[in-house]
Amino acid sequence: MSPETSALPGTVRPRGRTERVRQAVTDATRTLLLEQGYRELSVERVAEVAGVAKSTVYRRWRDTAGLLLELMTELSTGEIPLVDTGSVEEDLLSLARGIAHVYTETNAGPMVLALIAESVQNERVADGLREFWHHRNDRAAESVRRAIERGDLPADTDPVEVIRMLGAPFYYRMLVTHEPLDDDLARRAAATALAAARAGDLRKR
Amino acid sequence: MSPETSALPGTVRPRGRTERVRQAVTDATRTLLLEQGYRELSVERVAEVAGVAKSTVYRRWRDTAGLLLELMTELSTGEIPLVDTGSVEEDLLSLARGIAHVYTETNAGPMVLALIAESVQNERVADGLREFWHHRNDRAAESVRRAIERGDLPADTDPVEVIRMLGAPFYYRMLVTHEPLDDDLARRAAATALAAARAGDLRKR
DNA sequence: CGACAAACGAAACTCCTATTGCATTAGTGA
DNA sequence: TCACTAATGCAATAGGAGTTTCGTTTGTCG
Repeated sequence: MSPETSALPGTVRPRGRTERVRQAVTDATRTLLLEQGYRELSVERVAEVAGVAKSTVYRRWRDTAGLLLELMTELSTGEIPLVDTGSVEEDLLSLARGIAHVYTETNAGPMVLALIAESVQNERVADGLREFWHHRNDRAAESVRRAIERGDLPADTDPVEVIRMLGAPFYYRMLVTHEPLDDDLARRAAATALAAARAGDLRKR
Repeated sequence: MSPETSALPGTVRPRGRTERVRQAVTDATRTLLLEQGYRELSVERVAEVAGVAKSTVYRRWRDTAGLLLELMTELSTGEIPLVDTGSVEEDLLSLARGIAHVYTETNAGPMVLALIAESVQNERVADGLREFWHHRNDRAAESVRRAIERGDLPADTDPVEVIRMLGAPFYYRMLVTHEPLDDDLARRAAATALAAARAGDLRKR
């Protein structure tokens, strides 16, 4: 029998030229996405800007969705700073402002929008995103867990659910109403999630 | 001088064959969207299924975004039922359950997802959607306005903002985490928006 | 009923996307 | 340093999306 599936390109010799190509392609993807927008993103353009044969890009990333997934690594590194002020109220407000900041002042906005739009059509991207959010929200939930331990919130509060409630309004604005993310929203989102948690509406089920 | 812009096809003779074509095309669009998904939606396929020349579809709808916009009319008619129970709590819970229902049990789910994904890339669709949500949320805010009049909520509460806070978690799940919309979510979303309003966190700015 | 033109249908054509086969380059281990 | 082959580059190809032209059908009005 012949080997069922040969190793994916870029996995056997991950250094040297292979790595240079990877860098050039991700750089080109990011550049095009930010300058031209998601709509103009195509494998051909990326290959052209990267100075790489398009067949190479097709082989290693398959399509634009694969290119976007590669960019998620960057999003993971550029995390939103998590603080520990000793007060849930301030922790959550800081988090909300961090979210507003990262989506308005950094490259994350267009990238995340493109990824979400793609995830509607593409299961691979949807899975990748789900995992990404889960990790991120779980880390952010730490401040809620501390608050519960301090007795500032009901003992059976679901920490991650609080974070999700806090985050939801941002994505609502970005995707549904296409409104700007201002500090007003950050304060409302943080206050809303906190009010719900305090009222006992975000308990574990 | 020649006429700046001639009337769009389908506007001068809106009856007879023109109307039959419109019906066939919207039917085909809906069918393809629901059966094959947004990814498989193309002008060519729609024209084929509708039994219409593709040049006709391109002329009148321009692209798939135009086809999707046509479907928004259907969404407007299939409104979420608004109740008046005399209690904000019950009104909002009923609304939240209505949202969960319409997106899980009807055709609205795939349609709205496709529209939102498209709106990321397409200004026309984004504008159409924004108007659509504004109208919908404004109508739903009626129950909040009644609650304010009764003195059940702070006088300067922003009624529409309450509705938006209530709706946000649904779109968060559909678009960001791709989780199902269950009754648990409906209860949490309604309770969260209400708790925030009562706490005075959703006042007009 | 008859004339006018709106709207549609059919087909050719261009452009872009995606796939494939083969030659070439360059990591990698002996 | 040399042999091996992973990975890339190049070019040809196929297929779909979008545009344009022109002839035909058919609402609409007098």
